[in-house]
Order: sequence, then C-alpha cells, then structure tokens
Amino acid sequence: MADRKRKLFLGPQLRRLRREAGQTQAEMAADLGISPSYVNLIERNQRPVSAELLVGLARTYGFDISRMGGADTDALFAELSRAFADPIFEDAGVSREDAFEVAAGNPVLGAAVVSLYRAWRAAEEELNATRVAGNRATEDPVEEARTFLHAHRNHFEEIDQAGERVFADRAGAALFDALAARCERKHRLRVRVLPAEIMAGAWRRLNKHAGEIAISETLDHASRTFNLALQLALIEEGAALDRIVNAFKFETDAGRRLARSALANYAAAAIMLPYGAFLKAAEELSYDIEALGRRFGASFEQIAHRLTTLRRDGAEGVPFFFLRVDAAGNVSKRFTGDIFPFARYGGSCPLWTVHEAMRTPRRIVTQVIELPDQSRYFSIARSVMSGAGGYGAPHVERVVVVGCAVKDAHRLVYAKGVDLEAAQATPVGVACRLCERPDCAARAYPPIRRRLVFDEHRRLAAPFSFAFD
DNA sequence: GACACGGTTCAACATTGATA
DNA sequence: TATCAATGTTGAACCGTGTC
Repeated sequence: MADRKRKLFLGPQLRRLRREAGQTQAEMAADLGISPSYVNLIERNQRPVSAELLVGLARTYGFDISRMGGADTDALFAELSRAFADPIFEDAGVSREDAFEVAAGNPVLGAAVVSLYRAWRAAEEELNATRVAGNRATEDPVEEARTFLHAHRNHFEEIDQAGERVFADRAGAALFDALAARCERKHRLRVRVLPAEIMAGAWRRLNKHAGEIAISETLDHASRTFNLALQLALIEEGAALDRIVNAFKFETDAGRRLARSALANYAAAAIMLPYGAFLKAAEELSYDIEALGRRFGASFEQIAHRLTTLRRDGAEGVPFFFLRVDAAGNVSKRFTGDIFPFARYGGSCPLWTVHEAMRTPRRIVTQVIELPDQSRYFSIARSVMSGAGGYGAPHVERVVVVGCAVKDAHRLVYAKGVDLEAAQATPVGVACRLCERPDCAARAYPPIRRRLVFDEHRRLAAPFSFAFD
C-alpha cells in the first residue's frame, strides 16, 4: 500500500471530472497536452497521475489537490476496511490495499459500498430479531425455561415457605447434619459421603433400594449441603414442583424438564438460605456476598444467585440480575431480574469487567455500566471455580456477576466510596476499544464510565454478541 | 451496412533513477 | 559508467455503439 500511497491513482475521479466538463478523452488530452490514450490509461488506473499532470488538472479544471488522500479518504478507508472485515466478504479476498484503492480512487463508489453494507447489517439484525421472536417459544428450551422463571419473577413463594420450614427443623445443628438426620428420620434414607471413584462422576445419587443418598466427596461443604438439600427437595416437594411447572404452558418437553430442574435448585436454595433469615442478613450485611456466604455456609455463586430471588411481596430485597460467564464469553447461567436487558444470544461485552474478574481470581471487581439506552447499573463480578475435587481433577473457572440499578447501589457494601451521583450523572462518550476509531473515547475514560457497545462488533466478536430482549 | 465517434488495448520508445 | 527496471508517453489498431 505504501507504493499506492506514493503514486496517485485518480482514474474514476478524472473520468467524473471530464464528464462533468462535457469533454471527450481527446478534448481533455488536448487541454492537458497529452495523448488521448494516455488519458484513457489514467482513467482506468493503469497509470498514476504525475505531479506535472496534477498541476495541469488544477490549473485547467480547478481540480482540488488538497482533497486527494486527506482526512476524507482516511475515514472512508477505515469504514471500508471494517466492512470488508465482515465474514461475508471472506471469499471475495478484498485486501486493505484494495480498500484503500477504492477509498482514494473512487470515493463515490466506496461510500456507496459502505451505505450498502450498513443497510445490509441493519436488515440482517432486523431479520434476526424476527427469527428470535418467532422461534424462542417453539425451538429453544433454554429460552422457554428462562421465560418460565421470568414469568414468576424468579420467586416461588410456596417453595420458599417449604424451605423455611425445613431450615427451621434443624434445631441448631449444622445444616448438612440436620438434613441428613431428616432424611433418615422421615424417609429412611441414610446419607453417605463417598469417594469419586464410587460416585463415577456423579455429585449425588439416590438409591431407594439400598435406602441411601450418596454425596460425592469431591464437593466442597457448601456444594454437599446444596446437593443434599436438592435431593431432599425432590423427595419432599416433587409434587409441588410438578404442579408449578405444569401450570405453565411449555412448547417443548426439554423446556419443561429444564424449568423443573431450575425450580428444584430454587427449592434447594430455599432450604439452605431461607427467605426471611437470608433477607434480614443481607440487609444487615449490606449485601456483602462473601459475608453472607460465611454466615450461611454457602458459596459465592449460591449467595449471588439467591439474591436474585428476593421478591416476596412486602419483603423485597434489592432487585438483582445475575450472570455466569466463562473465559470465552459463553453465558452458562443468567437471570434478568426484570431490570437488565440481557442479550438473547452470545456472551458479555468485552468491556465489561467480567473479563477483568477472570484475570484476578477471587477478587471482587465492581463497575458502573451504561447500556445504549443510557440506563446505568452497578455490577459486582468475581471468579468462581467448580470441579477440582483434588489435584489434577478437571475444573472450570467462571465469573459470576450480580448487579442492580445504580439507584439501588447505595444499599450495597460494594458501593461504599463510589460517587453514585456522579456515576448517574456523568456524561460518557462512546467507549469501545475494538472499533479502532481514532476518536474513540474508550482510552479516555476509566472503566467505571465505559459504555457497553454491543452491536458494532457483533460479527467481528461473535462470542461477545448482544441482541437485546 | 457504412460510417463516425468515443473509448480500449497494446507494442514501442524515451526518460529516469537505482545498482553493480 | 554501463545496465536494467520502472515510469511516462505515444500512436496504431481495434471494439462497441449510435446514426443515417
């Protein structure tokens, strides 16, 4: 491209200039003192325009030399480069040199290509939105299960009350021991913690014939308790789970099963983190997730997830959304909490601190984020690890994010020292580190003022794509 | 169909600058 | 200084289209 920049190819512009003047190549050649065939070669970019000829063009036709290869060309070149980076041009083999040649040599055509590309992108996104709207209920079991939870605002009062009764029955004992005793007393099921090789990879196993509930030794204490609570919920509240799930209209059986599984997990959390006590503690501890975890013997993820369910009439907690994402940006669990417009597909924006949290294991990272509709949220992210019951065992590192509207953030311990008024009022510019635009404000703002940009790079960074509900 | 005209292709030549 | 490649330029032949 350096050679192309040194030489000036102005064929299409020269041709347009000549036609605007109503001249033939021969007439223009006579004006410029060159042969008609030379004019033709220049017009077809077979020959560059020499400095002497450029002066002649300026003198004879008032050709504006200063506009050649200036800011306009650079901007168009940048636009074209972005467009040609799209996978739809993959087979076309358009190089950056080609993009520059179009931008410098035929800006009208280049601008038309950019306009066409933008129109195509807009149409495709509209089409995707239509597809999603049409298919979500019929072809996506995960979306169906999410819709089920969303319809109940992720709160199931009947299950919560049952959980509180079980928790109250523990009579001061450690919860795991109390649940094990309840299993033996009420269901004649002995609880045993067994090594991984016996569990064959399972976390829990119910053997009615042997009168036994087996829990994997590879689980930490919080997960053992959770799995035992889950098994107990399935035994004692199975009918209620079925009734609640069956009251909802599912299009797929897979969606129904997923919803029942989610509800069973909810029931386990309701036992382990009983609503009233948990909400009281949450308010006392200013929603300090790690402190709540220590008080209830639960993991960071369990506490974070439970925070999204505090929607009891007359006893509501801070409305939270929840997200669990891996290093590749894949979302494995999420809940909107009615407040956060998650994407239907894809993962998190690369500007979100979920990725920073991944780089700094076990450290809580907070951030004020702004969506394109200018709504602002306070997010709390920390990495969590699952698996790894022993050295060399497979494990997965993920990031759990909970967040709330900025207006509620003053109730959180994590917002201490954060100027929330400024966070709500400070104007922010477009902030995006992927667009490579020289005027991008991303470099100029600290993380707390970054705007999440979702659609600009949807195709370039597919794992991070967002399309709003 | 002949002809004119505008535009295209190609071979050839002159000039220039880099290099051995 | 000779050589060579790149660049700038030209003219002839050719092609396509519109007009008479």
